Amino acid sequence: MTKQALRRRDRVNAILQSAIAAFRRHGYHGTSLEQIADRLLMTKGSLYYYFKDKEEILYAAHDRALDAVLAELDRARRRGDCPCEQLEGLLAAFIRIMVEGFHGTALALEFGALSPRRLRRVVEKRDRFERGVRDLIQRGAARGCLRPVDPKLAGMALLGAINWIARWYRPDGPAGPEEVAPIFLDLFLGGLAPREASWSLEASRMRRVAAPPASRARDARTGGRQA
Amino acid sequence: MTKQALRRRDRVNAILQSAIAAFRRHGYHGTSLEQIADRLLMTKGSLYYYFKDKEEILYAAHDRALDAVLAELDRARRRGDCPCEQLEGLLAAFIRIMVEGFHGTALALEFGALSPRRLRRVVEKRDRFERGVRDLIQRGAARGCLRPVDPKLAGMALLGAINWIARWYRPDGPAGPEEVAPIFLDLFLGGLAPREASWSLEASRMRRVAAPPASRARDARTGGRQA
DNA sequence: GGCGAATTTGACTAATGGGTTGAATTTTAA
DNA sequence: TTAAAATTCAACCCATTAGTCAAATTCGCC
Repeated sequence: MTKQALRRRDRVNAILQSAIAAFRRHGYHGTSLEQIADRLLMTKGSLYYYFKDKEEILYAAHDRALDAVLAELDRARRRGDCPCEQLEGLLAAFIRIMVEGFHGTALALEFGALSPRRLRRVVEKRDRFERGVRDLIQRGAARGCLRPVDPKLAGMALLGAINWIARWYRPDGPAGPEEVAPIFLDLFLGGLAPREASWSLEASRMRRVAAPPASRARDARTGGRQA
Repeated sequence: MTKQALRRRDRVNAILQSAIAAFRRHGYHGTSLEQIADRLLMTKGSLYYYFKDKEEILYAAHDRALDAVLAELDRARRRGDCPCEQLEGLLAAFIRIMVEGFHGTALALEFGALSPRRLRRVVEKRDRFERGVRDLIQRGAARGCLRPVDPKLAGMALLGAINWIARWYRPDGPAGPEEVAPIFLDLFLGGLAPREASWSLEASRMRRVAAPPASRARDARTGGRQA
């Protein structure tokens, strides 16, 4: 890769990073190109050397983020043959992407401002990912390593919980990626009800018998909070 | 209540409903006051008879939605003395609010555009609600009717899954409020792992033994999808 | 019907911000 | 060293939109 191409790639990355941060805070329409440029010590005009227009920045952000999670979907599928493990790995990677880099945060961005053509492409990729998650849930249920739950609603619940991370996670908070992922997975897989209680959907209306007093509740160390 | 006050209340409600719908689709800054007014066969100027400025509309939307869920928090607390039941009731009500009315959808709205004074009040109410949820989780764990999980992260996961509903739920979809709430609660409480599998956080890295083939996976009927 | 208050209007403004352009500056390669 | 290519910049245009206000209209009530 030539020196110029390298520089260009870094420049594009920096612009996207700045734009995503601003979009998340002020929304797409609430962010001016000057704001994006200022943070990079550039001027608005320079942005147009790298992107055709503002909308293309939003599209690029979405597209990259979706590529990242779709790559994780592929990788998860190639791993161990147990669907529940594949799902676990995928969700862990998804959480990591969401927490670590700026890539994931774009997934929680609004995309109503995209042109119909670009919107179609974004939605198509997003749907591919969601279908992949649902597929793993379904295959896990068929194999017996996961409970038989509604795949669509369960998938939306999982993705919602993860996508929402972008709204509250702060890098300077006490919880890093290594903490969030296992705790979330523990919750997703184990649920809130204790294993001792014979809990089931059918019995959910019945009063559950309290299990023996739990071991000391582990102390909560969690992330910062959005202002 | 006088006839005029009644009319005024209805008018304010209609404006909020229109505004929330528009904000959700185009974002706060992407929504013009004319758009809000047009849908009500009004003109922009009329809106200023009911609201001081655009930001006050956003604030009112948030404030009402928060009052609605805080009322449910109070109600849940007054109910049965088992924290897990209180939590279950609260989450069910929260889901219902989110799915049914336009109120809940305001909870998923951006609030970065609020003035510091109003932002403070919104955040204060939101935090009160989140603390309430965490408190129930913690008390449930102490009592043994819930697993001992990280209260903060578990709370954020639950609220994230529910808040995200505003992004995908469509009233004209096949799933109504009566379906979403029990399925979500089933997932929250029971988790994905089958009861037979001896699953735990510590063992989560171990390969889980597949349980006997599950009963036929129930068919999925779920809501529509955002464009 | 008609009076006064409540409500709506639409034209106006001031400011913002997306997008354009061509010249200036820097970098690259020969 | 130099010319071409790559990159940045500042000034400009123009459409959009939040907010204002005095006039017009409707409404509740006698």
